[in-house]
Amino acid sequence: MTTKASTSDKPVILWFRRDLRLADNPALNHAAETGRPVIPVYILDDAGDGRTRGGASLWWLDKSLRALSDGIAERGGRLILRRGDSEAELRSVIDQTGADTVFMNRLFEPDAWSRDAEIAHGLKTDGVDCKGYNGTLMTRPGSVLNGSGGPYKVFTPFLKALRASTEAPPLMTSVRDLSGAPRLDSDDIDDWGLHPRRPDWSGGFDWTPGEAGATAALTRFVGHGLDHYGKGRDIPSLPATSRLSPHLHWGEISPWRAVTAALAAAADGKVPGAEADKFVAEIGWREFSAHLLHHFPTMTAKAFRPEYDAFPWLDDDAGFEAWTRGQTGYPIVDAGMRQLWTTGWMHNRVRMIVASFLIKDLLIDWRRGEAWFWDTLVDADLGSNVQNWQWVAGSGADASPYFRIFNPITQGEKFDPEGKYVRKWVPEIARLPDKYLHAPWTAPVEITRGIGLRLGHDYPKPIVDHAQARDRALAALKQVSSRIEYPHD
DNA sequence: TGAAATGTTGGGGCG
DNA sequence: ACGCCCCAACATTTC
Repeated sequence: MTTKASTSDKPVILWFRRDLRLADNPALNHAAETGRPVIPVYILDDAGDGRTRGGASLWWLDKSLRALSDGIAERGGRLILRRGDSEAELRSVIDQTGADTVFMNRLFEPDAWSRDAEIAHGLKTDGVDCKGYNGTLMTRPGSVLNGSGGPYKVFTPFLKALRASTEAPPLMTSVRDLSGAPRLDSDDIDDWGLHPRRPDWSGGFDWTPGEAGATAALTRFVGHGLDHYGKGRDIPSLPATSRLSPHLHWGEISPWRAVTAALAAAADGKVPGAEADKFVAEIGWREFSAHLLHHFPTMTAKAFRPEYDAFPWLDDDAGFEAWTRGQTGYPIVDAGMRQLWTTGWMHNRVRMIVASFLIKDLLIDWRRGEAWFWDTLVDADLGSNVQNWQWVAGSGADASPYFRIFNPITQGEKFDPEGKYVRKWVPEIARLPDKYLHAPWTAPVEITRGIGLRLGHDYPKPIVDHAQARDRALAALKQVSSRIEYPHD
């Protein structure tokens, strides 16, 4: 017989993963309910998360851990920081403290999941229990299945099933007291060097990582943005999107809290129900991505539709570099890529435009774009990133068909008609009249001369002709997709 | 969560 | 008054 938890005075470990919050945290609450000392631990382990994190993610992690550490200190505790192999560091903490239980909110990426299972198995043989919870997704991946017991491959029925199968878990009260844990060694976060140096490219990162920042972002969004989310979220110059993605990725807030807040605002008549539903659907895409990754773990590296892996992508280093630097000559593309580099984030509408441009205008492998986003996005999330890139490429589940090619000029005219977004991020063409802003090369020389703009010098001429690129992509992608039937949507 | 080509319709100018 | 043409606006089809 094992000793009942309530009769033991051994401490328990709270192993923080991507659940960097103290409120509404299932693992933390269950750890606290034991009534035993709680040792909060964060382990920086490149191998344990499924994929080595990118630079922008590490920037965020640095700030979020500091916020978490402060919150724990306010509750009389101390966040223990370790760097290295997760299992070895957990064992070290266990050896030093006699802890017999590890509470954690699970990571659901397949590699991380199986690694965690190995760790739990290894600790179990030494009499240490691992207790896993879900603090980061509305539903555990694999739990929403279609009538045949298989995974949904189309978003709309998935969302319907998701909404029907689950309801919000009750909001957990914030743990007030984290004192009483035994003292033990911790790294100093300053020594981890997560903040970039030489150069520090993060000067334009206008974010407040951490739980308080996440809550503030949600409050801001529900008050301003959600009321016209359906249309506003497509206008990159408007603050109509939630900007919750990095907070959600690091678990500074749970998706249920965001969904519940939006639905409550609708129930109170503060926003139209249709607008709140649109937002819930976007959270639903995040869930769909996690579920797809769970069922199809190879999609991180391989096309979901395998015929796409035979596609002869172009090895265009110059084109790729122009894309990453925001020097393609297409203002809406360049604006997006510069916003990404400067702030660690890009508006969703523009993500679709720049991804379409890389894949379909330049015919560059979606994996190269995915890798760039992974390194530069503060919200980089394995499931969402891979799923969305495959969506644009046409190689994914429920993906955009191969012939859906964004026109960077008309997209700019449609969604940035007054050019506010482009002028902010591509200031060298800011003085062009609206009429020519999204296609500067069409401006008469009197105009460009009048504003002192020399195309090809101050701002590049387009690196490809979109009309030609479109024809080229259609011809090439038609080959690979020739045997695919696309359902009506 | 497209775009472009093609088809259709209807108003207005004009002989 | 009528037919014809032009063309914008909208709808449908195709990639």
